[in-house]
Amino acid sequence: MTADSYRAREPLTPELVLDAAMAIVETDGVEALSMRRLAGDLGVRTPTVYWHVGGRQEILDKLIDRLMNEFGRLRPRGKTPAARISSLCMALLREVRRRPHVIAVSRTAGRGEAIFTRAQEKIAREVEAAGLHGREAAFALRTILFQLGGFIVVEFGIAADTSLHGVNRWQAADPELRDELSHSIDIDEVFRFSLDAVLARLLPS
Amino acid sequence: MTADSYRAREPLTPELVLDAAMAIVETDGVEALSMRRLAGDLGVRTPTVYWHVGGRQEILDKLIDRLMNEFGRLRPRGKTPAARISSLCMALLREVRRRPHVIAVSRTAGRGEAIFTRAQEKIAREVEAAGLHGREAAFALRTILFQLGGFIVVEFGIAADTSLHGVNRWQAADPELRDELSHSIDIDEVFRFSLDAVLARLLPS
DNA sequence: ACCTGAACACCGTTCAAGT
DNA sequence: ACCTGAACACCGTTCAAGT
Repeated sequence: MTADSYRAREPLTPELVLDAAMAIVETDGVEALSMRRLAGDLGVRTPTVYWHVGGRQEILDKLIDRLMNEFGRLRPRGKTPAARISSLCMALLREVRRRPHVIAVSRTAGRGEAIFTRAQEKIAREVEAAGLHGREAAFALRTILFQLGGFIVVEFGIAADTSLHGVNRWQAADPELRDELSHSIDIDEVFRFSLDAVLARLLPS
Repeated sequence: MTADSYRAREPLTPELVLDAAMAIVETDGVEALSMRRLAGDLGVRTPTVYWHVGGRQEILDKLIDRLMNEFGRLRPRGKTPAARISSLCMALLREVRRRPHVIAVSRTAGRGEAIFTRAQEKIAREVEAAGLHGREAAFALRTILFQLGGFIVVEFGIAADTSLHGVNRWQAADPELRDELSHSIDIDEVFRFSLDAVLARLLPS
């Protein structure tokens, strides 16, 4: 009834497999998602997982599709298009911080852009509302997405390391600068500053 | 004399091991760098590699140290600090493009910031030459590094995908915008524009 | 000092075979 | 339709043993 109840229960579904996969990723990270571990958590052998959803790559792809949709509920706030774009970016940033494993998953799956697919369209609408069209609008949209994507990826891939926080490996000319660099910094301030500077130049006042 | 000459030659050195590792990474990518493949290329068995340099992680770390130094020869050009910073960033970008495997290696090794360790100090000098000190200088340096790092990582991790080039997954409100987005774009233009906008706000005129 | 054989504990994936 | 056993071809790493 305990261990043997595996065989007695309902057949697996792709949804159950993906639930288990997501649970592994959330608790132990993408690197812990192996076919044997996943099958084990489901009380089944690896070929069964292949039968229901497919290999590791397919599972990662479907996890991303799931995660992507959770980033779809963002709504812009503010009066000016710049403010609304800014709010969209900050909201996306907050969402990514709440679910840091999303980035690891999308990188492993080779779909680093997945996070943006939902935001893209909404930002495009704001860019057009600001009065940009055609090539100008495309350029603005791209610049904003590079800004957002770059910031997220750097924050999660590099900022965790020592070198942007502590600069112990080189001596700054100015001891005062050196001292400031050893403190940690308000990362959001850097992002907001950059985004503002870029938006001010992109959008007509 | 042919196959058996392996045993007849000089003992291995860490340098030779790293040369072979670098060759694998350059031709077939980081994912092709396995201990067995590396040992095989050297005509030796895996424990020998461990004896000379260590495990995979150690090898990757030492490869990064090597690559890092190749990014040290950059010299700033231009009259104003802004121009000199801009030239440093563009030079670094060119270097990374010439050696795209550097990014893959530094990511695999979990040292995404490695590319910047050399540029950091030089940019700091320019920031101070522009008249910034203490906290202001630290903020400017960080903002510039985020800009540079983000751009590089996005270009290599995301721009290769379809979604920033082709936007086939959603319909833009404006068909003209949609058309523009399906064209590929001058990526450098996006970077230069963003960097200029940020520098203009960071540095005193 | 330098190198090997052999093993341990893992991977992703496939396929014939069972019910 | 759904699941297993068993295998294939890989991994990184360790360790006793050889010369």
